[in-house]
Amino acid sequence: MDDHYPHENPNLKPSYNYTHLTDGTITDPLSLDFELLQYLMLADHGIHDHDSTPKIRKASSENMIMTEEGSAESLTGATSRNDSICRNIGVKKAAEKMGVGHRVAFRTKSELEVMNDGYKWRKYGKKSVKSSPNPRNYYKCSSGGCNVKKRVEREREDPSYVITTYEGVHNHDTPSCSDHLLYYNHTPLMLSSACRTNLQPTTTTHYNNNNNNNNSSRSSSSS
DNA sequence: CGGGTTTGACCTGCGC
DNA sequence: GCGCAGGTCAAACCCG
Repeated sequence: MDDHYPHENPNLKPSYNYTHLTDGTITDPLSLDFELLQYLMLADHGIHDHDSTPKIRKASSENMIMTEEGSAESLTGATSRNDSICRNIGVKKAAEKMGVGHRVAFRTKSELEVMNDGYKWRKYGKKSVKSSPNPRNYYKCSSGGCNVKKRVEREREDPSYVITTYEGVHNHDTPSCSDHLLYYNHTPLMLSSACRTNLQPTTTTHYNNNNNNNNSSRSSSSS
């Protein structure tokens, strides 16, 4: 059983402070209590050959690695990168089969396992995975007709980090803050209003900011 | 009572 | 074909 499900706690609200890179990656050189270290764009890349060397680009932040293969698992199993990439190709195929076109993973440092991204999620599974001693939790968007899924697990090597993987694209606005959506390549990045507070729009970020709603829409829990 | 969580069972893909 | 691992289902349970 899962210990304690992270309920909303205003004192533990994640704080974001992004730096937007020109290639669309987002990193966080300045960390508060909540630290976004890695951003992976896992969709919109073709499937690479099995034996191709994973393309890893080190971003300006020393903590940030972005893979073009796009693998959430590659974050968790840093020592078995090739293995995880092979596995992820299968995952990707499955995702394509399901019609899932976008996958985005965040690696965050947080006491909370689930960040409030403005959407409502329903937990539908929990699984202990071999690659990590920490269980992986599975969530679906609770909005009717929306098939977006989310996987949340703590990083094996540093449990203070949480790996959150979003899969799919919401076909609706956020229930709580639809006017504050961050987009990457037209994919909603489902960030909490708190994290949006410090966002700076860039050429790759479509950000609707009405400048007066930073904390007004935090009612919905991501649980 | 409705909505969300828990958790064991089941399904599926993959490697051997 | 078999076993393993990851992902999903669904009944039971919990809570407001």
